[in-house]
Amino acid sequence: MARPRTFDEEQALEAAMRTFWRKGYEATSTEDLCAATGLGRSSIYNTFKSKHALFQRVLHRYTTTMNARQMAVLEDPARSGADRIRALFAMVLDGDARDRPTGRSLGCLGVNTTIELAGRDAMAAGILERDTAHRLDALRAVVEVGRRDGSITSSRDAGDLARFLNATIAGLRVSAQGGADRAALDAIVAIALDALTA
Amino acid sequence: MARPRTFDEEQALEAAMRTFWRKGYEATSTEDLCAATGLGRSSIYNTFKSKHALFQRVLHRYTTTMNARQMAVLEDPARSGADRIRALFAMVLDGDARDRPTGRSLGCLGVNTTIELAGRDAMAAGILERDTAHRLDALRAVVEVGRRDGSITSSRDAGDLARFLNATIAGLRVSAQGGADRAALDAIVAIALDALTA
DNA sequence: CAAGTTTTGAACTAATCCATCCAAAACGAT
DNA sequence: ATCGTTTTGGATGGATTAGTTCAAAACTTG
Repeated sequence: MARPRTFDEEQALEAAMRTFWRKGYEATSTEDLCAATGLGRSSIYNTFKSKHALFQRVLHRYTTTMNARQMAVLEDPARSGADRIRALFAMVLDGDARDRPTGRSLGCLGVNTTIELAGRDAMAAGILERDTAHRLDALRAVVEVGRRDGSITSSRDAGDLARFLNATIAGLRVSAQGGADRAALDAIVAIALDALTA
Repeated sequence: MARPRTFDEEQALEAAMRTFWRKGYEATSTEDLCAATGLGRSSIYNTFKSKHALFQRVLHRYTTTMNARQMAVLEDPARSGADRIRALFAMVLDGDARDRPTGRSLGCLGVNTTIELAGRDAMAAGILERDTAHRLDALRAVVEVGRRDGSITSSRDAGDLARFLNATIAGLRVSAQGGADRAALDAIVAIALDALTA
């Protein structure tokens, strides 16, 4: 019927994501995207329509895959509520992507985009808002699980505890990007967990 | 001897800061800076040398003034250790600058720059690293004060508690920028404080 | 193998980027 | 008032930006 693509769309998205993740939206040029994906300009624009639309695909892909991985941990029936949260933090710290040359953490594309773009880009704000709402729901559910199984004894409102945990994750990501080492991040997690049993 | 300036340098820095704060470094054009300061290109380049050098001045100014305000609270001898930390959080939430049209929080220029620029700009990374080290020192000292006066009972390492508090501030800022309202932020603070007495 | 459709790469646009240049204006000092 | 210096605004420069165009290449289908 017609000439087929010589590249894998998912693979291109993955490469584009790494670039946006490392440099941010504004600082990533279409030239950078060509170099990272190995594609020509025409292929990119033919497939993804625009830099902005490509970023939308990337951000949506990032939030859905990240959220899916986190849900798997948060809904693990074999663990207590507090243990699931511990496992979530471990996943955040273990999965912390780092820049090859500098060794500096890339943080989280969601947090990065919240900071750089969400304030003036409705598309980004919308995707991130839904992502946050989704995670807050799951965290609140896990807090209630932990309350029932006795692993969480704080009398604070479950929704508020969920917001606290979400903020802690963001704080960890910023700290990592600011140069904190693993031991420091582990200590932060341990203290945050104290609040669940206070 | 020569023609004097018709503008106030500090006032120009203030206007430039607001612009960088709202739009970020990359998305702020020299045109934006002219409009915000009311200066012509020549005046800006004559005074500040380059966009990058101007941003350096802005970031340094921001960190030193913010840090000074925070130190005043953290070293207030009239309050207990825990109360000083409460006051610091209150200052962070009260001082939360918001964008006029959208009402969305501008977050913290320090956090924003950590995310957007520090990974690939040594100047920004250096300023922020010193700023963080300074704040961590002050927070650790306050934790030790609180431990002595009995307002902080956690047995965790004081340096680790300082890192936790610093991460919590970052988490608050990201949450604010993500759209959390004041009540949600207050709840996060209350729970974080629980960890100090756990 | 030929027709038909899509992909692809390179050249190209128009706008915007940061920065510089220059001449005129504006002041202080003598 | 005039000289010397600095500021100032506008014009300009070269690089880079996101995005388009177009013809040739490549592949499937009949």
